[in-house]
Amino acid sequence: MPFAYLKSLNEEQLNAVLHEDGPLLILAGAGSGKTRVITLRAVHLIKTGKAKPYNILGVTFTNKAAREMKERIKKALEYEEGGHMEYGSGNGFGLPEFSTFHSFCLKLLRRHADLAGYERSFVVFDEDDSSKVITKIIKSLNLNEKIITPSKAKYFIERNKNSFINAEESFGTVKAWEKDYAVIYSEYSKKLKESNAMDFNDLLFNAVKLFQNNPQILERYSNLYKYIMVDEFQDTNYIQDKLIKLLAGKHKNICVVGDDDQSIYSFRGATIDNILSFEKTYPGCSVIKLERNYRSTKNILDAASILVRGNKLRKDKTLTTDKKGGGSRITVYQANNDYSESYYIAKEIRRLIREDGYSNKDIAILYRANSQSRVIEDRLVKESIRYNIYGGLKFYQRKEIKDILSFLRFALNPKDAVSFERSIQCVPTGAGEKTIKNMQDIAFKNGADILTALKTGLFSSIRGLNNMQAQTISIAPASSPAAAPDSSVSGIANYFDVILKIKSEMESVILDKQGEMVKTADEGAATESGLSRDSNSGDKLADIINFVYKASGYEAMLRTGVSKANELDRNRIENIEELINASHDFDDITEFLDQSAINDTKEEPDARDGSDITKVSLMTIHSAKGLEFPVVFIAGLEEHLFPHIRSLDNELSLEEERRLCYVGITRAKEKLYLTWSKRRRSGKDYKYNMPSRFLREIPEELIEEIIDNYEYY
DNA sequence: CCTGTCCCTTTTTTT
DNA sequence: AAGGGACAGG
Repeated sequence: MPFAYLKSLNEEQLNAVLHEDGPLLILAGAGSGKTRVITLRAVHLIKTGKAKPYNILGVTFTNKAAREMKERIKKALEYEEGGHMEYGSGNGFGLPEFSTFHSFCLKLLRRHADLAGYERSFVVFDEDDSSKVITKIIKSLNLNEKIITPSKAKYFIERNKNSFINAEESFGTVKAWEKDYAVIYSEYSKKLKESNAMDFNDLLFNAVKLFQNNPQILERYSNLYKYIMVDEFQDTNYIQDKLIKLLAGKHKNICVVGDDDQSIYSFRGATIDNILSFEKTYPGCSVIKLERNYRSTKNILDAASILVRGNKLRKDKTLTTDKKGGGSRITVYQANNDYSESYYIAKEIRRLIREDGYSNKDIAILYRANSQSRVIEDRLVKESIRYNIYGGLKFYQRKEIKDILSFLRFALNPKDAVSFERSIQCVPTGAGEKTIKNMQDIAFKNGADILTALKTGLFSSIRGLNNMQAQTISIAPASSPAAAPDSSVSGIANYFDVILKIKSEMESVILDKQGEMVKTADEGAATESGLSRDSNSGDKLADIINFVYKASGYEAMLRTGVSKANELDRNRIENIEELINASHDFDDITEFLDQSAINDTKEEPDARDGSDITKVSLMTIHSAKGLEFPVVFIAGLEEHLFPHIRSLDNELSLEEERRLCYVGITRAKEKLYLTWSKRRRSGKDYKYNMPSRFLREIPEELIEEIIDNYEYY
């Protein structure tokens, strides 16, 4: 066989990799090597000359998965080249596009913002931004806030957008008692449009709309992406499926990989129907089942299989393993309280490293809810076990980071009301709710955005702006101490001065960029990431951020806090310094802000410290999907936590919890620990819990139980 | 009209 | 814990 990488595959995997044209459905059980199949299929298409790298589009759910796939493809191509770097030389030219649905759509919409009906400087609102808008709308509509909550409204909007139903259409489909939500949806859409902003769901929605309204654009992209692969297909929702159908409609070279047992995102609108109807959508499609598990020991696999068999709504299937012997039993540990549980986990990790030869990176601690991490973290710190926490409050969601970035966002897109309000209020400027409203009203009446209104003197009646004069503060390099705000200038005047200053700085950088883009933007995504590397804009972005930090008075504000021995402010200072650091890696401001909205930067801290000290991984089971570890702890196996209390009222969500547990268990290769605690602190007091039903569903003979009566705190 | 402070609720999972 | 609401002070 001419291609060495094919040798390591079993028959089914090989069939999948060798599949060329036409639709292909791969039903891949946990640990059956689907990532290898996807990546090698891409490699094979390239090596056989069926496709150029840029003809392949891979869609995944997390940035982490996308990164990993790209990395693997790069390695495989390099390996095949015998060390030559024709592919994957780091500039993106030689590698297929692998991205999440959201980042793919965002790139697409940036390129065709005008056709999508947005200005090219549009921003992406994250959950937090959206919530703010929704809360305000509910207030302004004088709705009963006890009944109509922002989270319900958000859910309504999301549900509709995921079903490709816009605000007007939603009036037609709502039930009578949901009428208010449709009104909110409508106001919300208006508000976002006025802000030249899209939320996460809009990214999908507008991409689909773009393709539907512009057949020539769709044509172009389906010609470009001749081969499309979708990972975790069981977790796609209606609109994601629709996007893929549009792109693949012409050539039908669509390969999807999924496992109904690992469907854990129905709360986000994911529907298993997409897998079930795949064969109907693409008659005569090939179906390949991967049922051999290469990951886990027999004990672990049996526990998982038997557990998930408790679900009624599933296609029956059996995962088999060739592993000899059962492996060690699954440890079920019962603690008196959550501190004891963490104590045990930390102690056991130390033992695993000391006696069993594992290292930190081999070990993961998984849990149902992010709130569980705190107690565990505290214990790991005390035991000096290095760890990396994934998910939870992400770096770019932190208040101080969002505060600083809101200056850049507003300066680039002066229609962005959320960033305007945020930036002007995060430091005491003397402008409060009334003043802001006042400015917005003036601007609105004159059909101008805030900055235009400011520049044309419309704000002369605003206190603090009546005698605003040109300032002389300038943007100094990040390394030198930039000017703090001049106390003789009003807070609000200083604020606008900072905004205008960074606006002109940023625009000059972006203009340079667009000049480059015109040269290269011909046909195709091949040029996509290739053009931004060698720019001479250098550390401009870091300088700008540093300038905002200093000149807005944000730093001064935090440092006063620190003098009061405020640990939180100290952390915030560190985080902003880290932000400035991270910004050195970017010279495209839009790209930087885009990734701050939709990319997790989970991986970054580790990569940057450059050391080879490895760390234990902490994350929710949701974020662990697609990963594997030699040793896995799943903490908090209690009724009301896992399965979660909010899933107990209906069979569907209970089954999803069980699948989630299945996903958690199948992350483990060699050793699995399931821990639970009789008492768990929740807020001020303790809650008493029963062991999770999932523990009972695992056969006793696979388990070794430890009951610990010690109380640690 | 803005800002600081005290007290109150809330915390499933994610791009 | 930490963000939001209520209230007092400036």
